[in-house]
Amino acid sequence: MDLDHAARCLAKLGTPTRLRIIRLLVRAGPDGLSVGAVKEHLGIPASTLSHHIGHLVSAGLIGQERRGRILRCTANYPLLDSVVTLLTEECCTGLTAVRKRAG
Amino acid sequence: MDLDHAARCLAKLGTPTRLRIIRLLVRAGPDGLSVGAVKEHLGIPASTLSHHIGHLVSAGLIGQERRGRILRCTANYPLLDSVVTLLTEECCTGLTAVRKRAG
DNA sequence: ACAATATTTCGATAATTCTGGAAATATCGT
DNA sequence: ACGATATTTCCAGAATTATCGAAATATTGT
Repeated sequence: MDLDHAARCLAKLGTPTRLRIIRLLVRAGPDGLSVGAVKEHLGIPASTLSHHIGHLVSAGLIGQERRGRILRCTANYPLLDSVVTLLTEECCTGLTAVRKRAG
Repeated sequence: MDLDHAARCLAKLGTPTRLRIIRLLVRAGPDGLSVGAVKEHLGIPASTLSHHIGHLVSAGLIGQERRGRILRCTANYPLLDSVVTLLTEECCTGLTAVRKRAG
C-alpha cells in the first residue's frame, strides 16, 4: 500500500454517502448486502448509488459477486485495514507511540 | 466525531499532496514545520501549497501558530486519532475483532 | 521608510465529481 | 417469448477542486 493508493482510498471514503455505504457493508458482515438492499437502507436513487458503488469498487474497497439477478457487495476488510494501518503507522507515528503506551 | 465530519476529514486527506503534507508534519513531531519548510521538502509552488494547507486547516487536521514571519503548522494528532478510531471501530467492526485477536 | 522574507489572495483554466431521471441491459420464472 | 426484478449506462447540469503565476499582504531588521 503506497501513499498514492492510500490517498485514492481515502478520497473514495471521503464522502458521507460512500462512508455510509461502507459502514453498512462492514456491519453487514462477510456476506455483505445486495445493491438493492443498500438502496433500501440508505434511500438513494439507483443511479446515484451505482455511481458511488462504482467508485468504491474501482478503489477495491468493496468486492462484488453476482448471484442470479442479485449483485452482492462485500467490504474489503484487508484493504480497509491497510488504509487504517498506513494512516496510523506511516502518518501518525507520534500517535502510535502514545496509543501503545496508553494500551 | 460524527460521520459527516469524518467524511470531510477523509476527503481532505484523500489527495496525494495533502497526505504527503500530513505525513511530513506528523513526522516532524509536535513542533511541526513552517509553511516554507514544507514547501522546500515537497517542492510545491507556494500558492498551491497554501491552497492545500487551507483545506487541511479548514478540517482542523492541522493547526497554525504565527511566530514572527514564520507560520508554524502542526498536525492535530487527536483529530487524526479520532478519524482512525471512527474508521476502525464504527466502520470496521469485523476488523476490530480480528486485530484484537491477532494482537 | 525601506528592502527582504514569508505567506496568502486573486484570477483564470482545466478537470473532476455529484446528482438523478430516462433508457438500456441482464437475469430469472413461467 | 414475455413480464418482472435488479442494476448499470447515458446524459446533462450544477458544484467543487487542483493548479500556479502574478500581485498583494504581513512581518522583520536596519
